[in-house]
Amino acid sequence: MGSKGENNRQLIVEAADQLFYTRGYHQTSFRDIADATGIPRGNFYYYFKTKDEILHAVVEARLQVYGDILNACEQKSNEPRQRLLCFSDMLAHFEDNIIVTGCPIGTLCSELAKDEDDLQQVSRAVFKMMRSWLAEQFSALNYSDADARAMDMLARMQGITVMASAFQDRDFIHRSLAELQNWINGQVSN
Amino acid sequence: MGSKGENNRQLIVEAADQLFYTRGYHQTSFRDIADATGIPRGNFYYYFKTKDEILHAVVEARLQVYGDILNACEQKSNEPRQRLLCFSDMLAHFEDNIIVTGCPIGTLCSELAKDEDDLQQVSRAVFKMMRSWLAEQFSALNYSDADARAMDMLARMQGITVMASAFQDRDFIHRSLAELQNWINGQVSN
DNA sequence: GTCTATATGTAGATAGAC
DNA sequence: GTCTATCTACATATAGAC
Repeated sequence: MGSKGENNRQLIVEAADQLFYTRGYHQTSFRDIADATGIPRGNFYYYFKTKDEILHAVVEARLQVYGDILNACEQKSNEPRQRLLCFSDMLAHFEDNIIVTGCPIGTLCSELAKDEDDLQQVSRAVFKMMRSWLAEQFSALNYSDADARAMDMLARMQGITVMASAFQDRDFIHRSLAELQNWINGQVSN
Repeated sequence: MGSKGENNRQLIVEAADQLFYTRGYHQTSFRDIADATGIPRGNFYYYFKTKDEILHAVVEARLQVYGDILNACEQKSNEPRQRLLCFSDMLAHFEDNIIVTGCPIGTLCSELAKDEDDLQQVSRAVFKMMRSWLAEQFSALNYSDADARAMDMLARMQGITVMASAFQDRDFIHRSLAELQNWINGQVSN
């Protein structure tokens, strides 16, 4: 705690987080992370026994980051629709990254869907958190199918990122986000 | 043409097509393709100079396959909405593969979005074909924003495949497809 | 805790016999 | 056209000095 070691560990996780996003998990090597951090390759195994332990740590870090975003949306308003709008704003906030490399969560899941069950489950964690948070908001709007609407909203946002990234189309994000926010505003309390 | 060589070339492309889908492009090695076809590794370089030449050939093959599907939808009906419904049926038709490995086109684009421009452009080709075909159908419904609606429809379908694959949720495909087809039926001629 | 040197495997790609 | 043997680079991972 506060030691040099914990600091290095955090540096590795931050660099890996970024690289897993921009290059993909399998396409990121220890050498890449070493170059990004200045920490020698062999040193990594003091902190992590295997590459997928780094993945676990990256996902933990992401749970923290996106958990903070969810909390921020909660504190911004008590109105569920406002919270949903706040969540959808991520599309605009991360627009620059999305058109180049897609969604960090979605692309990780898509990549690791082609791997062992173990890795799939890890990558799914952030989606799970978002899904249940979104479902809470829809529940607060008295929907009985709150979880289904949560999935719908995640699917809409993922579809937007996939196509915006495939065609590197910034305008498509703007247009789609406007439509999505219209849809959210149409989700009135029952 | 009709020679043994062309036959082997086709076997390589078919095996690579399948493996690029189920394991991803980078995670597929020449050894994997060799094992799948029985054709020795070193032999591949007689047909393809590099791995990305195999990718080009795979995309060509996919353009053929999905082009045939588009033609089939055209022949099935002259009514644009019927054609759009036919296109959306792919979600049900390929359901088994989608929940396990996602969409072959979408996941390829997502993976290669993290690589050089060259590979990105190749992977985008099938989406381009679908996009313009869908836009034709919306144009036939007298929409001035036909291309935008084509993008919307692709985005919706991609979002469905990403989330269905992430949570391996078959029911989500069924439910979402029904909603999508409701949306298509609402696209009445202007 | 830190770092170098290295083990072991496999990747994409090539050479050259047949 | 077909196949074996092999090159070079780099992957994950380890050993062990400091």
